[in-house]
This record gives sequence, structure tokens and C-alpha cells, in this order.
Amino acid sequence: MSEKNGIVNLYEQNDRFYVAVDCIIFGFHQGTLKLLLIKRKFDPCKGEWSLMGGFLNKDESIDAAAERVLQDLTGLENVYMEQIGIFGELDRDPGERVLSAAYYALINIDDYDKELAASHNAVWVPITEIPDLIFDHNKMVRIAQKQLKRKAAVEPIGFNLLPELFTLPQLQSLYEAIFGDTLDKRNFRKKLLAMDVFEKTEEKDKSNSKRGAYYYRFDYDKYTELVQSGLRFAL
Amino acid sequence: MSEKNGIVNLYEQNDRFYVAVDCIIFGFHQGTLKLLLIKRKFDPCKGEWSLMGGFLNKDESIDAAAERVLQDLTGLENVYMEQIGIFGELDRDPGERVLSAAYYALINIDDYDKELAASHNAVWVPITEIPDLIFDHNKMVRIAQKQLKRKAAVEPIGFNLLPELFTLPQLQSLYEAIFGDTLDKRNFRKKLLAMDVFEKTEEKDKSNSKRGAYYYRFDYDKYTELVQSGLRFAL
DNA sequence: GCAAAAGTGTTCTAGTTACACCCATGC
DNA sequence: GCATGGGTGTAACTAGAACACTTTTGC
Repeated sequence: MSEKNGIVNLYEQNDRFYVAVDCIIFGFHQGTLKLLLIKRKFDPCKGEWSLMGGFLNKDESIDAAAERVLQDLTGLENVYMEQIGIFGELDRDPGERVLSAAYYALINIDDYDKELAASHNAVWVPITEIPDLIFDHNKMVRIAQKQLKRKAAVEPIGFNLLPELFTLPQLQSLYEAIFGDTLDKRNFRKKLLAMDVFEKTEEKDKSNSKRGAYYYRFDYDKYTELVQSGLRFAL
Repeated sequence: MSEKNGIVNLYEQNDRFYVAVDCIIFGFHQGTLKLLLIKRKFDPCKGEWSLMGGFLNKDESIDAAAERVLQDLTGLENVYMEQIGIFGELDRDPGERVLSAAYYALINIDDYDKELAASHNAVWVPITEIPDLIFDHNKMVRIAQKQLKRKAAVEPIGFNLLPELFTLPQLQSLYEAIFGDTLDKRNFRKKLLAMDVFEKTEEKDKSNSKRGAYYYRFDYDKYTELVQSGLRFAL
């Protein structure tokens, strides 16, 4: 046992562990929720599907490691991320004892470094068609999806999956994908617009219809007002 | 770099970490929600208040470590526990870099090993009067309380804080303590009894009134039926 | 007989659900 | 002029909130 500042170091008698982070990266495109998965080009489990992951370094917090791993794959910073927990079964990684902290991230699928992602063999896969993943990654995905579902219903996090400007039909189809359920168009619009957290623009998206749908923007200031007035975002 | 089964071990180039678990132990007594805290008899931070914690060992899963730590303090097994996440800021433990997985536990405050707890300097403290705790333990408590609040509203976990037999006034005061709000007696009873997950006994608790209140028991079989019928526990 | 907690229904309100037609535009 | 998706209001229903008196019994 060593000493530090003259005090016997009680830590050293304990075991130390490898710690990884794994990212469940959500994107949304054409009505479907997708995950950015990688087809591993390295061992262990070369050739199999997995989440993007990486090891925790001495000099970084776990949150920072998750951000780094996400950035290594997508080039993105300042992304909405949420820890879902740490996974620590003895044999979860057959190679060695490794603990893994799982995070989910919500990104705008049109805006990331596609060459970088391609260099890691990353592919967008619809959430309904997730293949068998290595280790306990399927479990992580299940939990992340559940948590997203729960949280998206009470906090305005869905917007992270859309471009800054989005239409209401787009937004509705996003929430339908997240909840795995259809929503009534009129009730959906009524409820959302009643919260008054959107700014309507004059621009229209004509890519889906001849008439075109107005672009809206989520207004964080209005949202702050809503919360301060004692109300909540709710769907 | 060493080899294992003839494959270069890629793990060894990574850092390894001490990993602890900390337990937020909830109990309920006389209308107040309480936490079992310990006044540390050892360094670091001797004499200060903290959660019960312990280090993860090589041969156990993180969940198992949390159960062990809880048992070391209370003697209890098979307790309702829930992970709230891992905390990994660089300087959260000033002595060394230690990651900590926090779990909350719900126990029946009348049923644990009191001598064992006393030997660890453990004390029940009302949730409204939590002192400054070491490290990031106050943050863990805040998150645990929030999570309990959320989860108790949609799953029948509150019963873990009560004896097998409990009265409806007791149950109501428990939920009032968890939610930090008062509830209407008639609406509360109506809603709970409508779910039909209780078994009413013939016994009465006369400790709080001359008339006495009937003892009820939570019926897991009835609850399973409720869930299978597509309904949910909800408060 | 009275104090103190247990037990019990009904009305009102607000929020959620269900539902169908007109509008704007490109072709 | 017609096909396509965008946009709008109202009525019925259901769940939640508000509310006051009677019952039991130990002292």
C-alpha cells in the first residue's frame, strides 16, 4: 500500500476496470427512426454489427468520453446526449471484463461528417430492423428507445432529430415514429400550437406536396417562458 | 501488449478505473420519507455524512455489488433496487479517480438489521433535511428522488416501503411523501381500489385511531392480471 | 358524549378523442 | 381540372378535481 500526502492509500487494495462508452445514435429520415450502427472492421467480433463505442481515458469524464466517441464517428459537437446507465455483467464482453456506460444521442441525420462515418463502416438502420448486435448492445438499444419514448413525451427533445426548420407534418411523423403509434393530425397540431413554443416562418417546404407546408422553428425563449409559467411541454 | 488465445490483447493499452457503488436507501416512517445515511468513521472525509458505498470487485456484476453493499449495511437481500446511473467527473472523489454507480433501494423501515446498521454509524434522515454529503452524493440523492417520484406514479413500487400489511391512510401518506403533495382522500381510494390489485383483510390497525383502519395487502397476481389486460398501475 | 381518524358518492370541469371537409398548387 | 398532401373546428366522451358528512370507538 502506498502513501499519498502521508495518508495510507486505501484505494489501492481494490480492483480496477476497463470502462467503455457506447453510443446509441438516433436519426430520423422519411418517416422512420434510425440508428447509426457500425459493421466492425476490427476484433473482437470483426464483421458483426455493433454500436459505436470507445474506452474511457484517465483524463476525461464519462460524459466527455461519450461526446468524444460520438464526435469520432460523426464529427459533431454539442449534441443532445443522455446517459442510460452502466452495464456491468461479468461476461458481457467475452474478451475481457469491461464495463460500459451507454448514452443515446439525437442528431439531425442530414448534418454530420459522412466521410468520417463511412470510414468507420457506419450505416443507418431503421429502428424496426435492428440486426443482432454484439455483446449486450441490443439491450442498450431497447432501453434507449424506451427512454427516448418516455422523455420525448414530456420534454422538447425531438427537435434535435430535425433540421432547424421543419414542417408540422414532418414533426408529426417524427413523433409517430418515436411513439410507434399514429396520431390525429388536428389534435396534434392543436396541442402543439397551443403551447406556443414555435415560430412560424413564411417559407414553405414544397418537397412533399404541391401546396407546400410552412416551416416552423422551435423557439427556446418561448419554451423557457412556458416552463416559467408553470406549464410543461407535453404530448 | 500481451496475447490471449494467440490474439494480441487490445484491451491492455487502455486505462483502468476504480469503480464504486453508492446506495440511496429509502425508508418510510410516520408520514415522512427518509434516507439511511452514514456518518463516516473512516477516511476520506471521516466524520462527514455520506451514502453507504463500496468498491466493485472483479468477480461480481455491478448490480451484485450494489446488493452486497446494501446487505453489508442492512442485512437485507432481495430488495427492490434500481440503478440511476454512473457518475464519472474527474474530481468527484478528491482522493483518487473513482467512478460510482448509484442505486436506490426501497426497504421496509421496520425490517432490517439494526445492530449492523448502527455498527456503520447509520442514521435515518428525513428526505427534507438531508445534510451536505460528501462528493457528489447530494446530486445522486436528488436524481434518485426524482426517479422514485416518476416511477412510483406508474409502477407499484411504493409497497416496498411498507410492511406486507398496510392501511389505506398509510398508503396515502406514503404517496404524499413521495410526491411532495397532498392528495384527496376520496379520489385516492377510488383510483387505487378501482385497479383491483389489493386484498382487503379483516384485521384493523388501531394504532392511529380508535375506529381502526383495515389492513390491505398488495396482490401481485392481481397486478399481473391488470397488466395483462392492457391496463397499468397509475396514480 | 365527545374527540379523532376512517370511510363513503356526486357534481363539475377540463382535457382527450373522434371525426370530414375545403384549400392551394403543380402537372 | 384533377390529384395530392396541407390545413382547419366542433361535438361527444372520459378522466380528474372539488367537495362534506356519517361512522366507529376509546376514553
